[in-house]
Amino acid sequence: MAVRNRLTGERTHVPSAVGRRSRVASGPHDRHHEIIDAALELFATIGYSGTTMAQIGDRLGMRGPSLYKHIASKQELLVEIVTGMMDELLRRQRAALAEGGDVRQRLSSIVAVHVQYHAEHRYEAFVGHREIDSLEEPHRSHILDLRREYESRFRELVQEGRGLDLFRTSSDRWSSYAILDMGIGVSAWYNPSGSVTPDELAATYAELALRMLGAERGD
Amino acid sequence: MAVRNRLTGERTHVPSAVGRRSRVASGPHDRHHEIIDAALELFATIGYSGTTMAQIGDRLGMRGPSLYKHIASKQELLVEIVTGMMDELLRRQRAALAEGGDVRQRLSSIVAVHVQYHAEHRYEAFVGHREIDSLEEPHRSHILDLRREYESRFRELVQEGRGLDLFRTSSDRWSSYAILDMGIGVSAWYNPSGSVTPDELAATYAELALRMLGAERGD
DNA sequence: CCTACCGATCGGTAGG
DNA sequence: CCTACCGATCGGTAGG
Repeated sequence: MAVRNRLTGERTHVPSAVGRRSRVASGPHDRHHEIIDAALELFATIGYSGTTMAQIGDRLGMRGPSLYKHIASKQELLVEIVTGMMDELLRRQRAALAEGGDVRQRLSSIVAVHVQYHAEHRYEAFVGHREIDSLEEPHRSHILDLRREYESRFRELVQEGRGLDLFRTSSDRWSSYAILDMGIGVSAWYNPSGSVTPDELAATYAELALRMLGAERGD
Repeated sequence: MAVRNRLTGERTHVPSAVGRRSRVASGPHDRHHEIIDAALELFATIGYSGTTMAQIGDRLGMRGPSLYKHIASKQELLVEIVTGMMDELLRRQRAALAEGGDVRQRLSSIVAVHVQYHAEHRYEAFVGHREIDSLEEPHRSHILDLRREYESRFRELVQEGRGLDLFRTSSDRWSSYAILDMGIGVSAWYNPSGSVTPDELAATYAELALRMLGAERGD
């Protein structure tokens, strides 16, 4: 699908994760997953309320009403995308923290995981951040709770590092917001056809974050 | 109007820039400006396509169709908001660069101006970044051109500083994107009722940016 | 998987 | 500034 790079304005053709309109040689279709995938790209490029069921169906070679044999509602698609994104982010963050190390290493790890996800899954991340207010209750409140939990880890580690005199920064709060937001921004401009891989970018950003906090690499 | 802080989930009451529904003691209304102001808050909180003309009218105590005595279309409202935002950002950036100084001072200045605007005018900034794809041509292309110009200044200064060995960073590109995005993020969480002023936050972020680039304060 | 169609909503116009 | 209303579009249902 054609997507525009935020900074260059260039349009890039990005293949879908699943074969589109390939009714043959695909075995038993996971229609539900295909629908989610098509909806994801449309939500990311033209927004949730800007996307019609007919457009989603068109991606799979069917009419809008036919989608309802596989899904319950348009809202369900958004809920699955956003909860899937937050669950995966939290899962990766917990795994990173479980590896231990000193506070610089742990902070570096959760920054890297944060950035890597936002590059690898830029559509999920973009939609997950942008369309939260399109979620109906109680889903919206649930996601906001999960996000607060996710974001608090950054601030906690900055505070911990400052308590140990390993970081020198004027404010735990603003610097943790800055680190979070620069990672979120990646989902708006990352180009998978470009020369940098998600894990290279993750390493670069982890270094930028540590330097911003006034720490050198923790190893 | 009730707005939600991205990180805390708290709702804050924010007075509009112009007196709402105050038909008396307001002198000759600038209806056009009042409509823009009401539309801005609605676009920021529920999105451009999620906002109806009836809702905008309701903010001013009138019906949707009555708005068309003062404006041409809903699209016109968005165009004015977004072009006004980009023009002001570029104006402030040029003024900052015109003050001169070494590359550290100039970079610090454009970061401060960037962050200050995104805190002071968080709604304009938020809408300006989020709703670009809601703009019809040729407005969208025009805004993208202006944004490219605005963003290129950051990268140019990072390159210049690195050429002079004043900055040490692995990539001009990623670090300038990081600086830009952490400033843009401010518009999503800044709370004018909070304890930090836009210019304090601007100074803090300028320091974070310089430290991220491996430079100490340039003065 | 389809067509036909519903109820609701929207931006905008007509004509005061 | 209003009401009445238009043409179009939308998510979703009925009934094959």
